[in-house]
Amino acid sequence: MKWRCAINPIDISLICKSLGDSTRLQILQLLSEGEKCACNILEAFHITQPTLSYHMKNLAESALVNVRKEGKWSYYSINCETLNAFKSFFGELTCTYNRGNCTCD
Amino acid sequence: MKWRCAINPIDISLICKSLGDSTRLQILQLLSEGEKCACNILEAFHITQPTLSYHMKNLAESALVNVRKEGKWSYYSINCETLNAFKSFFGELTCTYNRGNCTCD
DNA sequence: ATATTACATAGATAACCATCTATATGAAGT
DNA sequence: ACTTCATATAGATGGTTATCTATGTAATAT
Repeated sequence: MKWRCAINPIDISLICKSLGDSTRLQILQLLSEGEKCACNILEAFHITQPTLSYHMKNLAESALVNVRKEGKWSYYSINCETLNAFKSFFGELTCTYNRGNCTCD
Repeated sequence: MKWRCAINPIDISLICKSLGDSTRLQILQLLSEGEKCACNILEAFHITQPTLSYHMKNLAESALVNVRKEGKWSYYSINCETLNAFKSFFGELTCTYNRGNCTCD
């Protein structure tokens, strides 16, 4: 299935900025296994709980992850729509080999 | 063709950081048309020449673009290998729907 | 009611980033 | 040689970011 790219470069760059931190990228990679609660994510990294909270807020704000609250736990999962839009944006980016000629002067 | 992901999250996050600036992402989008010289790229944005130089250096350092010097001109193009590695990394990221159960306490 | 557990917020800080102006470098043209 | 043009570098600056400690909040358990 071919996706139509409904998302603009500004939005995509916001997602990239979010994933430009290696901790957040690795969190996303972890969530690729499925939904996880915050304290289980925390165990996988050498950061404090407030720092994780900060990162999860960032990921949620860039719509990369969904949050589900249940009692005292917060569950996080990848937002498929955003991930797919992100993939489709780059799917449309290709490297072409034509030689450019400079029109300066 | 399925790609084997030979690149780690740290490298990918460096690429993301580079594309986390909307100017740089749009430059990449422009280069998707093919190779361009610096001064032609400059015309497409409302930034000064030193700022463009800074961005191109950043993109080159994260191996997202190739540089080719010819006389007084610098030609830039997308680095296919990096772009493909980047795509393949996210290709392996999927959103799964299983409910996590929290193992804290 | 009190304690515990999970998570969020506030405030501080040091490092980093995008941008500018001014200047340097280096190639090509006269 | 001198000028012009394309690009790079230096230095300054204001804004942003990732991280911490300390504290708050809200749910559950005793």
